[in-house]
Amino acid sequence: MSDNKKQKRRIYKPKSISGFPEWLPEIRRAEQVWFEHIQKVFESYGFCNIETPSVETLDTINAKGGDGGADVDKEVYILERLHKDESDKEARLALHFDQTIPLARYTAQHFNDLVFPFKRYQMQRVWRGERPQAGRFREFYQCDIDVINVDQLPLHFDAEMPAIIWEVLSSLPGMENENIQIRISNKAILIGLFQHLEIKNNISEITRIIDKKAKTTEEQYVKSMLENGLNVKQIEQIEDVITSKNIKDIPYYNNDMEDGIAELSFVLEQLSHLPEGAVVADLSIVRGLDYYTGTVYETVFNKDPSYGSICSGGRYDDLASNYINKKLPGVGISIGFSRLFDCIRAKGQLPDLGKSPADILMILPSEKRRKTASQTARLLRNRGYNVELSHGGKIKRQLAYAQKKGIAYVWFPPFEDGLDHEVKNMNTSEQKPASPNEWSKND
RNA sequence: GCGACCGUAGUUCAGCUGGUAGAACACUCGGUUGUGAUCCGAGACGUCGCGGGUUCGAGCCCCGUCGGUCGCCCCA
Repeated sequence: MSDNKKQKRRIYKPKSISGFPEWLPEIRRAEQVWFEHIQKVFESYGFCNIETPSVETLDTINAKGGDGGADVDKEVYILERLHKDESDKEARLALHFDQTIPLARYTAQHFNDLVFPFKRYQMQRVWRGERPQAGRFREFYQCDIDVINVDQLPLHFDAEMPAIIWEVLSSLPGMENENIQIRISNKAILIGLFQHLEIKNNISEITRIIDKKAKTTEEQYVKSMLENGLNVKQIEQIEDVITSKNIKDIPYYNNDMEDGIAELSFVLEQLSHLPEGAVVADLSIVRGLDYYTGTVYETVFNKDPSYGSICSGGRYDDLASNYINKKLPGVGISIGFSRLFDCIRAKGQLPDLGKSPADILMILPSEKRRKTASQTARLLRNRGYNVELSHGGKIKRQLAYAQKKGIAYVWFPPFEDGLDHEVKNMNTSEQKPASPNEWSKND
């Protein structure tokens, strides 16, 4: 190629798109291991998998409406054709920003064909148009489990969710030294309290302040509460409730509160087999999407709660009332997979799985030996090993290739008929004769 | 949506008070004949994010713009 021609070629320098993470093969391998692990635990509890399209119609997304709707709207990404002209009337499509709305729509749509209680898990990407920052993405994975039933859903499911989550999170490779905590509350308690205190205005603002209490000073907290129309006595009564160390000590003033406390203590009791501190009541958890009505969950790194929740969820009385004329209560929880994964990745705690899934690199000594090499590779694959047939070239390059890719064993087929196969362990540098029919990693 | 900081080879960065670019790592090849990580040698790779301005002259100064990082908001 001439220099002229070379200069004319315009290079569009690739740049990462903020908030849309992508990984090198070695990281992606760990990510896949995580997915497999989560899937395995979910399925061990009998949850089945579904996958829904990346998009929902805008109508479906908007049907949720309510007070949460407006805020959520701003975060929704729209998918449309580049050359769409004004007259096109096709339905506008929205990339889903969670997996709960798709689940609601799915359940309503396939109501006749589903078996209830419907227990499903879903591990897909979701999209949110926010400013990315540490632990916060615009495209990320969530791993959701939900149980949905018709008319009534037994309360024990509220306890099953955190039990499953604890099992998943505490055993993910790389999480060994992490101290996580699932915090549980019940929205009925605060709702009942607000009713009792006759708080009717600025409820969402007040709950937000309560939620952020841990991050602010006492002075600021009281000041913002006063600014939102509360009086000192109300603030004190709220304080009594949300700081109760023991559920039995929570004062209650009406049925809502009593029910909420009863539910919360039932759920906690069901979880008493978990290690101390794994699951705790925390009445200051009031955030989360507005459709939660009872139990709510939030999960944090105990040492760094400010990283944000890595797993949240709760109970909703009526998941799909906007899509079907049935009462479908449910309870679910969602692992913020990408947030969690990225945190463990950044700390360098992911297991080192190498850049390749291959167990063995089959050396190609020369073109003449290709047949032997590929036959041996096939044989070993049939025995369950992952075997990459080398691209050939100098032996030293082939070995260097295996080393760079982190392939643990290099297999030398006989260089001439009548000679032995040999296997080299790249970690110990040990090399010895081997039989393709009998060799194992422990040899 | 608001605020702070940043933008030079594939990557991490250096570049003196403005005089037209360097290092390390990574990459390719070589150090003969069947064996990696080290070592040695050679090579390739940048219109210094983009656009304008000031200047005899700008990677360095000014303005704009786009992108990135981190806070806030909100959330997984």
